[in-house]
Amino acid sequence: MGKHQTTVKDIARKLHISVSTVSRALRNLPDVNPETKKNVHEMAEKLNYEPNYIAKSLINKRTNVIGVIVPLIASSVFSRILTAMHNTAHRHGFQLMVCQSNESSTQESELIKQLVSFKIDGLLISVSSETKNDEAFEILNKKEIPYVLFDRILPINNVSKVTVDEFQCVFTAIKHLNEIGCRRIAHIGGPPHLSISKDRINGYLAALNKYNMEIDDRLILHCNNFDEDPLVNVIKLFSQKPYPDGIFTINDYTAVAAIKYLNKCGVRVPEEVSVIGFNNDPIAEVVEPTLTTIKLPCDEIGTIATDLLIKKINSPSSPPQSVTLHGDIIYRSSSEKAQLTSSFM
Amino acid sequence: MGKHQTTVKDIARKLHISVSTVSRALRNLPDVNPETKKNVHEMAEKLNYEPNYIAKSLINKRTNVIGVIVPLIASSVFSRILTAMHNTAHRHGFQLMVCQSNESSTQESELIKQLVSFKIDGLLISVSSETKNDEAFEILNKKEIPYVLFDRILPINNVSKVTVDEFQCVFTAIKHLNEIGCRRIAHIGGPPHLSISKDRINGYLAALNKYNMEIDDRLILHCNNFDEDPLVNVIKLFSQKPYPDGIFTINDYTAVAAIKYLNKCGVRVPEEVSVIGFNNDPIAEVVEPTLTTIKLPCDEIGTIATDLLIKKINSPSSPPQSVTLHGDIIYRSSSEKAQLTSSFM
DNA sequence: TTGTATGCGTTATCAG
DNA sequence: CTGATAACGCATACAA
Repeated sequence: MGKHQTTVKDIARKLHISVSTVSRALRNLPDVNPETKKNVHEMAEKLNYEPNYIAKSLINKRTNVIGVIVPLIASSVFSRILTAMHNTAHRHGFQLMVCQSNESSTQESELIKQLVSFKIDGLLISVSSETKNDEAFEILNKKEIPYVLFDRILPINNVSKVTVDEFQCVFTAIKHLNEIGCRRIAHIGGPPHLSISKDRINGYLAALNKYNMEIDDRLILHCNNFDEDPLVNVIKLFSQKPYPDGIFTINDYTAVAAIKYLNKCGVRVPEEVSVIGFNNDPIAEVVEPTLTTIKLPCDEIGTIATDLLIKKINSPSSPPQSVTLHGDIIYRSSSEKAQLTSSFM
Repeated sequence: MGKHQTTVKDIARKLHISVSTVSRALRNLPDVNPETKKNVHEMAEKLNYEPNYIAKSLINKRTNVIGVIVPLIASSVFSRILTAMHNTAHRHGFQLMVCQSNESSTQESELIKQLVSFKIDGLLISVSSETKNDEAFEILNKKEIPYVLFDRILPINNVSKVTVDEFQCVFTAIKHLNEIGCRRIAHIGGPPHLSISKDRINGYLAALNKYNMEIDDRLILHCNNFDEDPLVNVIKLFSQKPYPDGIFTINDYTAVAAIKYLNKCGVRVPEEVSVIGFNNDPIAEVVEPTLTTIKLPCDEIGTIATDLLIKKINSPSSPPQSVTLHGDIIYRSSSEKAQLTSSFM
């Protein structure tokens, strides 16, 4: 924190006035002589005075700091959401204390405790892939610190949540695959108890059902964490017959691994197998054929979650809200009907 | 900050002892009756006591918070560096207050002021592409708040810096292009006054010189910011003859744009034009042909910068250090000699 | 071993 | 319009 900080006291002493007058002048409150005010501001400037927010916080019982916990910062989705959160928070005068759980529920709960001790005004959190219950959140309730869950949520009542209707996204994707002629659609999913994994597989199953496609357990695989080599599941999928004619994956990395693998094996995408990913990572536009995928409204997620939290911070009695946003399918070459049709002619 | 927080006072009152005893017991200081200590801890547990770091900070003149300013969070390089910084900081008991300047020097200097007011113990910063001087850093010197520049630096004396020897990286890349037969190597660079842009173009020029290749101004282009469509410069490059036979770009996005463009035009990569990018973004492995690029040691950058800062925070008299790390060329297909040679046979 | 008093930098509540 | 004083939650020198 540096050595000697100029304080209101210093200004008061130099000007031979009281600290309360200085404090008022600095904050441009009414009832203070314009000349005094001018002197104070000049002296503050001269002494490089900067208000001490720590001291302010102690009095206001408010730090203007929002804690954020994401599973990992270096992910295209979370880093985009963080960007939006940062800009929204700063627009309202809040700083962000950013933490990552590294996909560990132990670290996550430790981080929550630390942030509570740092007296954050509120918390934005997307849970780790290990997190199974809301135990770690109890302390937030006890201390009445508002929090908003986003993207990866838990079924907690009475808490604001911002999610994407992933069920609908996936349903639409599977429907699209069906329309272009796929009948045996595989799914490579994410860690099983994660909300987003569940929503996605449910959308997948519902669509299969609706469009009279057979549900074949051999076509449904899961990774246990996002660090796993996606190729493993891809290879497993194609180690047994009959092959799928469509694949929907939990993320674009897995989809790209599938496309690359199929290219290498001489299986044509999309003519023989169509592929759809999730997240609209930069790689989706680069892979050949370009990858049809689902784009999450990262900007909206971050902005809305932050806005909801700030609203709750400013009026603690406001009721929790659940906002469900919509993802967009980005249609690209990995699921093109024209080519599929032509291959049958 | 919630409604009523349990404080040491509450514990003291309940136990009919003084706050100082409670304070000591809580921190496990010596000279406190084991039984008293036990009682205090039990009562603390019972009342859900959590220490108030804000109050502690006011006394200790230390917040255990490190500020970080990056141009943007949602970049593969910066988000990876942030990840390393987070884990290193937390290992030492520090929290990270993460900010992005959005590549604006105005926002950057505003953020610095805010972080100073929040009484951060130190700052980690990579400057915006607009930042031309160290004016905004003056306040840090005045307040004696240590800071470390990383990746994108400014020529400030007496300050710790962590950089990559980009000159060397680029020199090696150009040398490699020369070795596989390139003679007219183009460079699409970044914002001109950014340290990394300068270092890279200097490495490019030095290598051209060393290996007796002609320096042709028409082959040297710049983007003014990273949001620009990289294709514009690519097209400009190929709108004039003679074409280059090698391209080195400021980042992988530009390199991929070039490869895609050349593919579309029927120009073979690497047979007719070799391409090398920078950053080793995920897209580099996905594009066809896969992209030779330079990988920055993001993990090291983040870890070392944070370690340096913490060292300085803990012993303010320790001298500033400049650490230069090395990048690695990742050789991939976009610059393969074998193919080039065979095309001449 | 424990308690008292004071201070960290600021704001709020009075009284003047 | 201004000033003295207490308070925020905790730590620490000093006294007991």
